[in-house]
Amino acid sequence: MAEAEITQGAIEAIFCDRERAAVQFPVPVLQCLHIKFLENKNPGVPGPERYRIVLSDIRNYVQCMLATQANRVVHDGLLQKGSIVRVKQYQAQSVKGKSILIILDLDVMTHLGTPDKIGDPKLMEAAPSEQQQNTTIGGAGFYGGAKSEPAAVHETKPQVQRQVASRTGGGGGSGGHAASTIYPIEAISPYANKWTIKVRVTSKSDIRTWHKTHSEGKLFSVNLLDESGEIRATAFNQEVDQFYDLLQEGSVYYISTPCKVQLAKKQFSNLANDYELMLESGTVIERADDQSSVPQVRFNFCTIQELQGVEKDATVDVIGVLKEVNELEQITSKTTQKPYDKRELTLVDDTGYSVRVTIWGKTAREFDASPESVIACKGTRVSDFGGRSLSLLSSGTMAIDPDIPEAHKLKGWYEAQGRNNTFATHSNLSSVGAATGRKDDAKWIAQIKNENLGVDKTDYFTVKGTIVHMRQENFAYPACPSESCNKKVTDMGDGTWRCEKCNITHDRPQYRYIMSVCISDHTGNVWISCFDEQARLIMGKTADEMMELREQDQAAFEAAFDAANCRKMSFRCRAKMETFAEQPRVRISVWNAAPLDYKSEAHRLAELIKEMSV
DNA sequence: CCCCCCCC
Repeated sequence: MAEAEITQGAIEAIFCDRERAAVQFPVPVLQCLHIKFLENKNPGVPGPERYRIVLSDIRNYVQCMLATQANRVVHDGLLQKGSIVRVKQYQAQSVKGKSILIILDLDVMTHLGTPDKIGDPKLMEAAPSEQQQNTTIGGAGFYGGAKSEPAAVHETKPQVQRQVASRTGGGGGSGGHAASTIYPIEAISPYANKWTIKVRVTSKSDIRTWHKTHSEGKLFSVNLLDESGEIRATAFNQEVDQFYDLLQEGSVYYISTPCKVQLAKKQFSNLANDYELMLESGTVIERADDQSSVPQVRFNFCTIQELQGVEKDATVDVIGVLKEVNELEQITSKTTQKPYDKRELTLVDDTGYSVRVTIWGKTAREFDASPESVIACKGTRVSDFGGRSLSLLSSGTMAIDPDIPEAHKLKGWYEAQGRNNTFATHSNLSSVGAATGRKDDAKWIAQIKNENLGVDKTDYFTVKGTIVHMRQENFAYPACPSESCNKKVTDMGDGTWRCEKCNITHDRPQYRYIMSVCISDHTGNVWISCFDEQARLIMGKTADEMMELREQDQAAFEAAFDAANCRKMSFRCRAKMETFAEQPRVRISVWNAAPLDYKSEAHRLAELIKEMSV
């Protein structure tokens, strides 16, 4: 009989007296009254699958979130409305006057069936102290109040006492964090003010420095994983010195407050967590003796076909069979001039689609998986190049033939039929774009403004237009002639030009273009900025030559501008928010410019027509 | 307090 199994009163105890709850109800048995799948709040950005459930102990019911690792009870069809469950691990939270239980582990007592709602349970109100806090005006009392801290995770599994080396005493010791106080990453929020997590460092960045007008410093960040979720942690300046060597990629640590928890900025976050950690000098980090109990990696795959609906610049995990491996190549970054090693992979999956994945640096150099291996990539950035393509971020990871169900399934599919399939690419679809909402990045000029390119993030696009005007004032600046310096030099007034960066004076500068060009198409006009390489291509002369003309032959100087005017070209552009005179505005820089190739343009149009008429 | 993740 189900009713007899249910631990009546457990819910109130969990929220009002957790010590009593632990003793009296070590494993609460509750009835599931409701299961709701939560829609992804960010369409186009894959997030973890989420379920909200309502659990009752006959006297009370409470809203619960299923931690993602507990989703299996839904997937397996075990958890249904009416089911009786044993809650093996949970986290009680009281947030904004509401009681919420995060369910980290549960069993469905299937032998008890799915009876109708038992009794007439009442909503579990927030604990009295919570209600009181929430009547205070403003957030300070809420954030600062010790009572608003959620109860520690309740683990019903037997725990082995762990040996902890004392960081200060240097010797060994026992104790430290009782295992029962370990929080799941998923329960961390600004509302929790005292916690310890047990996490694996799944990736660690290099130390980076920044120099801006108002600040400079250094930082590094790590991605942390436990069975409940992931979170990024960043250390700045002195905390870099304190923690960089201690935190090793792949190792497991206890990390304890004090530690700042703040909202992760969505546009930069590549992990499925609303929050991120900022390590403080007081943050306690200890390597765990037990390195094996925390998972190694956590994937949230989307299929290759689904990439079509994923927005550009989202971060996703993919898994596929390795169809092609290219040779190692080198490229030079256009922004930093730094060289990068890269390698292109082509992955296919059982949706019938293929996608190109670029891997970088060491991962690219040391890549030696054989074709037809299964490759799982965690943390790839979605680009719209070629319809859809992927680039493995430096914070991402790659696993070859991982021992996970998705990999075995793909292997089986590939052996049975996939090997002989042909695969669709996203570029086939996207080129039809003009009529159907194009996915490629060719834009009319009006679209640049209408689509707010560059406003929220940096956008790249190609625009074809006719040059209608070139600004003659300040078309060039005197640059340092040193190899790849290009910084503006100062006229010292004695015939020499000084470069502050190189700390050298030169006899003459090398002029470089920074030319504003107005281009036009049938939808409008826009000003774009051309730098030296592109402007040289447009003008057919170097900036030095133009400076000389200006000095010696004003008519010839103007004629050179006239000659370049009215050319029709294709411009590869970057639109980015920049600040001029404290006014933010979108600046469009030309990355590449090329005269229109009428033959290939005509060919492209013919292909488009052909695809539309299929 | 960063927020770059590169190239076609």
